[in-house]
Amino acid sequence: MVVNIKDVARQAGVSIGTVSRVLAKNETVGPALREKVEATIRELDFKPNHVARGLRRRRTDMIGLVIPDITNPFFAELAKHVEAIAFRSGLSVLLSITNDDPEIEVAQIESLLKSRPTGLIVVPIQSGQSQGWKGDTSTVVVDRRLVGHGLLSVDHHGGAALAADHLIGLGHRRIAYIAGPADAPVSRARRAGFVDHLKAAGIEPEIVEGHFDYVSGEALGRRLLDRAPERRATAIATANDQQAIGLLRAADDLGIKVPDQLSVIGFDDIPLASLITPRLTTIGQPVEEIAKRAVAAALDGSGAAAGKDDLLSGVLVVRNSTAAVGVEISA
Amino acid sequence: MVVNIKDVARQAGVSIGTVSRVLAKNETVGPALREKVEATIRELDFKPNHVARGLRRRRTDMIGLVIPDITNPFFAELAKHVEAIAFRSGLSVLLSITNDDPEIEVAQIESLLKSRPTGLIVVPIQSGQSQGWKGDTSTVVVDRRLVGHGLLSVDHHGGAALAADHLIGLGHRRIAYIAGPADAPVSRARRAGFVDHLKAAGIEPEIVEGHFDYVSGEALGRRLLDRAPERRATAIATANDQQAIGLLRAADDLGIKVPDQLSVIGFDDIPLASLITPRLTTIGQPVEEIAKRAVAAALDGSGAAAGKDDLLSGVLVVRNSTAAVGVEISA
DNA sequence: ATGAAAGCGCTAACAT
DNA sequence: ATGTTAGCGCTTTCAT
Repeated sequence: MVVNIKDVARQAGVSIGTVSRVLAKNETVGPALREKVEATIRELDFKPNHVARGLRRRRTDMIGLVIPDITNPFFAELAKHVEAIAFRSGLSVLLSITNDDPEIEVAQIESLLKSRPTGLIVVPIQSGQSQGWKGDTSTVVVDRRLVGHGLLSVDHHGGAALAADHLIGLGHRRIAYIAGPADAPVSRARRAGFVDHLKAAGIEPEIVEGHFDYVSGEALGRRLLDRAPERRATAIATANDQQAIGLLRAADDLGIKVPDQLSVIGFDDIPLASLITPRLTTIGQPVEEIAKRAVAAALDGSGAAAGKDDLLSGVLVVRNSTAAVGVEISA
Repeated sequence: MVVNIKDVARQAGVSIGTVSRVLAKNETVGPALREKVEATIRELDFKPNHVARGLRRRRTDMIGLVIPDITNPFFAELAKHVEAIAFRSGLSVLLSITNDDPEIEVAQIESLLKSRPTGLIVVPIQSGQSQGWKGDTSTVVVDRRLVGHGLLSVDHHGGAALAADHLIGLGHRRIAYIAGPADAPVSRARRAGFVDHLKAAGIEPEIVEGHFDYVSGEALGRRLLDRAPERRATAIATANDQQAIGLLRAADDLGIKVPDQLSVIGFDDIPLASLITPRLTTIGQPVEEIAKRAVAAALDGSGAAAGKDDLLSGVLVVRNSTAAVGVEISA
């Protein structure tokens, strides 16, 4: 039998109201009673029922986290920080994975809402019309734009421009770009940031499009690279690090040396980026800061949850997968 | 204002009991009323409050998932499948990350229990004494042993023996092993499976110990490899794929060719294993099957949740990071 | 087959 | 400062 607040009250010889106040910590309970109650709680090993509390307070101490793919290291990192911060704030995390399926996304969010979470952190798949979810669950949209909502995210456009700058600065002129799925706003933002910057410098990149994963990067990379050296790009940027890693694999399979014959730059700076061979040049995201702001906004409805955009700068991390174009000639 | 079951009842001209029965789907409600109620539900966009339902039923439609590290691809994969299966069963997933900290683990589980989940899936850090959690939350322990519980897991011991067999069969005799943290049961099981098998073949491996991550694999790899060729192992097995990938990196830094001069075999078969260079030979885990059984056991208290062990076989996946020892000589 | 009513375990308003 | 009490929104007997 699970003990409840009534058992504690009876055992301690106080009213359940007093026990509740001790639980809430902030109320005015005399020191004597407080200690008595606390002792009884320990003695009976009483665990407050959050479900009952949630019903009464009309919201639970949970935040819903909706992400497309937990096996994507960037989202895993985000989830990790969100969970840690939430836990420290006494919140639980309800995890939903949409698997990049818009219908599942809608169903998942509807399902989450039934548990009356305090807040929702969602990385949406599509920028489609905002679901009209309940006013008392503040929603903060992260990483990808959802119309009608503020966006908390790294500055995809600016970050991609950083990548373009880096490549141009290295002397590359034949440049290709592996984009993410066209229906994802994040793909469009990164692509636009990269391509616009290149065009401004008079360079017209070859663009291919795929998913945000290793496999896609490898396949697309092969398509871009499997041709005569003078007809292929000397530098390729990708929409995320996983594509870049797949691309590295394709290059290796084709005997193309990185960075001597090909420069590669990714986006995200996942942990693996610094560990593969060659270490990947990429655009780093301030994930922990994003997580921190996301939880805060989900809790109090401020920031991005209040409709304001909150864009953080990405940072160029130069490693060994990019080099000046001249190296090719000297090789 | 959020609509509740009372609003629906009033609007449909029935009792709340009838609405509840329609919601439960399985009750005996006349077709006429049923349709009327369903229409009203749609009309008012009624979303049943799971918190109230949970209070009344004394448990919620949630399962708690407790894992050490979501950025570990194996756990990410596990979480992904658990979430997908749970969602299909109408359950939500409460995610807890223990970050390999025993104190956090205990606190997380206590916290989860306050939400009265139907079941708990936990990948424990330490084999320490079983927490006496509530009888009405069935707990299934996955991947790592917790005394007093059944274990649902790949057969770590047998899988590691497979790896040892593979290396021996390739003719290797100077073999090293990078183990996981000694306090993790999974480390001990894999290590024992590998080492015992080797000893039975008269081979005494050199063993080093570290964490289950890239960084540790790289550092330990360097320690093992940074010596004269005739004094170092011709094959190294690791306790997981991430260590193996770190090891590959160390080998590459030292100019040691894999698999020509060194064979490397991992454990887990994470997605990345088939994408790095060289593609990693490893022991594959039936993650999805584990997830399926974990959710089933968490729901009905059967299988591993009933105290029975449920060990699934791992499978040797041969790729390009292992080769016969003779190759070295011919090189 | 349907309605009425009693809680589930808590919080918060209202008394004292 | 502490006790009493009315619900939160459902599910589930128990009547009818």
